[in-house]
Amino acid sequence: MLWAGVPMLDLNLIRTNRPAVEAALRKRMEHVDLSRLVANDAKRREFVTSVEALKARRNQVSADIPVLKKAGEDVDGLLAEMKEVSATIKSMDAEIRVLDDAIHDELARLPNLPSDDVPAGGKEANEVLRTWGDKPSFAFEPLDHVSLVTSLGLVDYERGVKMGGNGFWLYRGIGSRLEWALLSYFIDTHLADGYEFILPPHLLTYQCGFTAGQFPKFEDDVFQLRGDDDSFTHFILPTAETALINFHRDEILSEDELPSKYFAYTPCYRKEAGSYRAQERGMIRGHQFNKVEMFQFTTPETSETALDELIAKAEALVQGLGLHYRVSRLAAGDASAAMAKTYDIEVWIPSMGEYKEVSSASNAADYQARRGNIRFRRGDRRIEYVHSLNASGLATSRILPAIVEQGQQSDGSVVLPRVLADRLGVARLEPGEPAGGS
RNA sequence: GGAGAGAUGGCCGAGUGGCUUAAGGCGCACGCUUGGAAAGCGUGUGUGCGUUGACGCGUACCGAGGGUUCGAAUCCCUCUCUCUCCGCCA
Repeated sequence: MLWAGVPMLDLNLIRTNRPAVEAALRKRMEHVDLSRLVANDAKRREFVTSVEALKARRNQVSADIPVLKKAGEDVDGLLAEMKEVSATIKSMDAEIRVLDDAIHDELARLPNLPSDDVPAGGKEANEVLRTWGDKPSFAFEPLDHVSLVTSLGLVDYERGVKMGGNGFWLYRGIGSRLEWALLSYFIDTHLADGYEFILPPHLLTYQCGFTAGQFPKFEDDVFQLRGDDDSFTHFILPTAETALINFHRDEILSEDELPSKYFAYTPCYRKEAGSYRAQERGMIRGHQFNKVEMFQFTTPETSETALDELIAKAEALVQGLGLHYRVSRLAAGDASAAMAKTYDIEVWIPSMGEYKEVSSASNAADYQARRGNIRFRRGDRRIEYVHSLNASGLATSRILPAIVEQGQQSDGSVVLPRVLADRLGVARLEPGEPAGGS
């Protein structure tokens, strides 16, 4: 549609509070200059006002012409004038179109405004808010998860690489069942909390990536499918969030439908180009991993509470596995560009001596809603953008290493958390077991 | 992959160049009526953009994009999507 601005940040906010917007953006990016955007917007509004006056004139004359003709009056002069007016309208519309595109492109590349309580800066400015549990101490030399899952027959790295190349692994036997048990533990928990279970397409259109805030800036981070003429057809989802945000795209919800809560299970596919594979052995960072993702659409005034709910749910899942972890509030520059605020849950990986992310809970505020045109109607009929939130609940690929590393015993066996032991009917995994698993 | 039929407002559905500021119906909202309800009657009922202190006014939108015209839902071109049937395949 020609005039649909599709603002990513509220253009009106930029117009009226430009210094505040620029200050907020500076928390996550070095160079902020909205002057061209503001100038283009002013020019566009000026053009629109005058071209619409011309259109009003044209409409009026067009209505008059048949009447005048009927009355036998001469309309040749009017016809000539209108021919010129129409030509002017056409060229002005074209100019406005150019301005629209420029405004749209610039707006589409701006990241979200970080919340007030989000610290400025990059990774180094993240704030640890709390830790849960204790680092396990071992009276023996602990093994890393690569050795453990291999000797326990859970994961086969060599054959995974044989099939998918570097960055892939496969689960086998009891390992597959363990992975499945983890996922079903997550799924059952979300069902009990009243979230609707979605199994979305894994191949998504470009628009889906745009709405999520993934495109246009991060097109190269995902696997793309291309047609015979090399044109973009689909991308493979890097997270179910990319699908779920599009569930209500281009819809106007009623206020009593909010909050709407969903979760999905999908594998996630990421290029992870230029990542530090060397320091992250095993399944810490691969091209494919399993994840259950939670998602909410809320009213603006309830999204903060919803974020608290999501992070609490994700923490409860980790606690249910008895794993030591910490929660951080990410600095503006370390969070995804689409997010106003992000909490990370990081689980302790003894062999690395590091905490690694297993869940990221974020409030996008109205950023994704604007990109996807997702709105709701208030009781008084006013229409506003919804807020959207997402949180992993959880990704398994770092949970499994944490389970085996934190639960390992001196004899190389691993004591399973209760929720998994109950599901598998096995309390402890022993090395050297045949990998059949039934 | 082959053939055919479509795309109009929340829904159904008219509409082949100006009397359509999209008929009519359904739904919905409000009002009248009623002891209460139903029926009936009346009024209203989309989204974006621009403008305005506000009421409002203007403008665009009939799948998308372009063209013809003083004027397009309507005529022309291109594309997309949906449905039906056939074939093939999980």
